[in-house]
Amino acid sequence: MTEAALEVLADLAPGDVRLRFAPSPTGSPHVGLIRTGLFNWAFARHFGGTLVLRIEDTDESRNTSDGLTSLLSSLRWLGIDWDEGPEVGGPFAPYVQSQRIEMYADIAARLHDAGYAYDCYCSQAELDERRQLARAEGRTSGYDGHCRELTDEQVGAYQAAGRRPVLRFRMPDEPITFVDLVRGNVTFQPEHVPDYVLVRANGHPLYTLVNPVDDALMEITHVLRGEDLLSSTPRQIALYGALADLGVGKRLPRFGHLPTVMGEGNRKLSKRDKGSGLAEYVERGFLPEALLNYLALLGWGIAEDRDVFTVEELVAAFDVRRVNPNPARFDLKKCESINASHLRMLPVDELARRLAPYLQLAGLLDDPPTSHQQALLAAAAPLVHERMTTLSEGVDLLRFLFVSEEEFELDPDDAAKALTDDGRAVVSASYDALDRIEGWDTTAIEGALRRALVEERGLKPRNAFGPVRVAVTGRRISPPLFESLELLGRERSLDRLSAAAQ
RNA sequence: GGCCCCGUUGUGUAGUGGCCUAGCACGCCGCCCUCUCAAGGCGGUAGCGCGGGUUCGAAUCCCGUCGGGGCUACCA
Repeated sequence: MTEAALEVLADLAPGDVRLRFAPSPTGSPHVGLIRTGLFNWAFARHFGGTLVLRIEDTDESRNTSDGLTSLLSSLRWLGIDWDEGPEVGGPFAPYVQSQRIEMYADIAARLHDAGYAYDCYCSQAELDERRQLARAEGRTSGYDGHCRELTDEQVGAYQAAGRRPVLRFRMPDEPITFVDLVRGNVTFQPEHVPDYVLVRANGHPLYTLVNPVDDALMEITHVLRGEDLLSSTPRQIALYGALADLGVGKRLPRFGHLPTVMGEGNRKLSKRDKGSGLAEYVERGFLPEALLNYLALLGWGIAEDRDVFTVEELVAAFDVRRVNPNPARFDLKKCESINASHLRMLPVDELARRLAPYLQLAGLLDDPPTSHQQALLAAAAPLVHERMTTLSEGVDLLRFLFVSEEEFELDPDDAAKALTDDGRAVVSASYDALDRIEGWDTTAIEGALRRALVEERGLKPRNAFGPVRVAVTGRRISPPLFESLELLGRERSLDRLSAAAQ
């Protein structure tokens, strides 16, 4: 155990560490959200602690019915697992906030009765007006404490007027300082953290209540979340104090605010930015471990001279205190490069296994594959191993091998460029040369083509094989030609050559 | 407006007073290799926001300033 780890742990035993990942079920997650989930996961796994998955769905308007399913399957795809939460249960169930409404109502009532929170009858219009005034005078523009000490007559008057109150938390009148795990000491003065709403007038609890309450109830020890939540931390700490008085919660969690993931320009990465949604990565055939690797690089690094690492290495080395507080810009190019590196790290048989579902999706492989397809894939995988950055590119490279002859077609653009009159003559000569050879292996094929095209026709190697490549693979970019021909087989190769020579 | 956070090449970072004429990776450019595309090898490009201090010496410490972001909701 390093000194740094002990500092982070405070007086906890490593295994007692409890973290949570608390997304809203809005569907396929955003990479910024995943980065947050990843850091919490890595932290928990590093210490052998517990990761809680909690679903924050108290804002009905932005949750979709299948959002939860999609979210959970995304996490599973990534390999981010949880010890307590939906589908696995746990001692603090339920883990979906919409199923915990009575608990919040109970705690809200107790907060109110104990004087930690009060009814506020201010109307939206009154609030707006006073806020504008405060702003004009250079004061904090939050709530001004108007309803803090209402008399019975005042309350009666408001109620008679038909007003329904919100429940507002009474902030203590003293500075709040905390040690942020990534930023160090942060202090807020009381006049800058106004009383805030816990429960809406319609009785619905807000994030401001529900999030700290669940953290307390679920005995969370460390909260790692986005920087955008930094300024709400003093409010939560104050609420935690009140909760502790009520006997809810054992200890104040330690907080760490992760740098914002930036998109184009000076904005936070949003759904509109390309590369922001996980679904895209799944479709394009990124490796989950590569995506996790890249996302970890957004604010963290394993070593100064290395940026490709496995998930196991990430877990072993992860240290929140080494997280950089600077906002990090999401760079798809770098992400692709990391993915390509991971692809190359895969043993070829594993590469073939990962490629299979993508080939099946493209209709090129049976499910399950025939033994012939299996063998073909095993033989072809080494040819594309170093030629792709994503698995879907592998599909494009291998299509010519798996496609049926009826469905095989030439890329129109590539055909127009390569199969000119001269090009067709080259294809025709290739046909003749290959038709005559005895065996059908890479060496024989290469020998025959070099003799026919380079030696006899005097073509430069660079130019000689282009038309043949297009005729046989349908594209100007392909795996190595001679190996491709061998795998395609004599009959199919010659058929394609003769078709293209016409 | 107020408060809080942040500021090293295009991007992500290393750097915690001398090892920094600032390292690494991605990108970009060029060359080599080469049946295409990659991969690989070699080389190049570009940075400490600015201004003052402190010090023999500052990317590193202090002050100021500028810039960016977040919050300032009956969103989260």
